[in-house]
Amino acid sequence: MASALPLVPLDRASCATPSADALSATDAEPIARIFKALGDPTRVRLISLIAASEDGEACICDLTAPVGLSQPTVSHHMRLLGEAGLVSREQRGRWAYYRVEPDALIRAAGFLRP
Amino acid sequence: MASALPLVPLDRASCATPSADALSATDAEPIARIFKALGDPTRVRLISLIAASEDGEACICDLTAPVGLSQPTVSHHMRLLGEAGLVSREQRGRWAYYRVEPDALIRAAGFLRP
DNA sequence: TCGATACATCGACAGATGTCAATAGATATG
DNA sequence: CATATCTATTGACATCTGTCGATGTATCGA
Repeated sequence: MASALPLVPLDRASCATPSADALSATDAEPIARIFKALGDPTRVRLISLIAASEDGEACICDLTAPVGLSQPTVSHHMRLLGEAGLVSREQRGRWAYYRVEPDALIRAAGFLRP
Repeated sequence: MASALPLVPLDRASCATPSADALSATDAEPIARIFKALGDPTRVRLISLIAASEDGEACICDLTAPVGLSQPTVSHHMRLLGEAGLVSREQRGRWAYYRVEPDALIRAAGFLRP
């Protein structure tokens, strides 16, 4: 299938070519992109902050102080998270509200166990 | 607890300080380090190749051809995966056999759902 | 012992990444 | 309209990262 990291080798009878069930370069790239977005401490904290916030959403101005970084930097990180599909963005008035996309996290977790 | 990305806000009665359950910078770093190791297509493929191999282990020479990279580069990636705790290394004769550490992957998945 | 094999390390290099200050765009408020 | 506020974009910079060739180290076989 090669849709997930095959933690447990799939049951195959007398496979000729080894690594037949391993991920192709094409399949590995979107998976790596998601983990790459999660591969920065600041972004991990941002996701955590949003998920732990009162209504499950947060605007940039709520996030800058907790992570101790400039507003452009936080905005930059949120864009990366958005491009990875890990958060969604909704503009309401002057504020941009970000929410965690639970499905994306669950999907990412699915790559780690068969 | 702040031991996982709090996908679902923890049940807390009238929390004064917002983001009390969010991850601290110290807690976020080791988590990000694991995802960072998974954030490269080549490393995703290497893990996949090892897990899909016959005996659940592979040496460097088994991996260079499938990923199409030089031996030093593959060795470099394997070191990063090892430092992240995602694979283990065992020297047997001239060969270095790498195995996926399932617990590490499961633990990583645990960070993604509460 | 000598050569071959498997792997790691080193040095180098282009490109990506995280960060900020400055600026621009959009929206609410007076 | 004018001003303040919130966010995104731009440009710049130091650092990190992925990659390779060359070299070093250890082990096996003849």
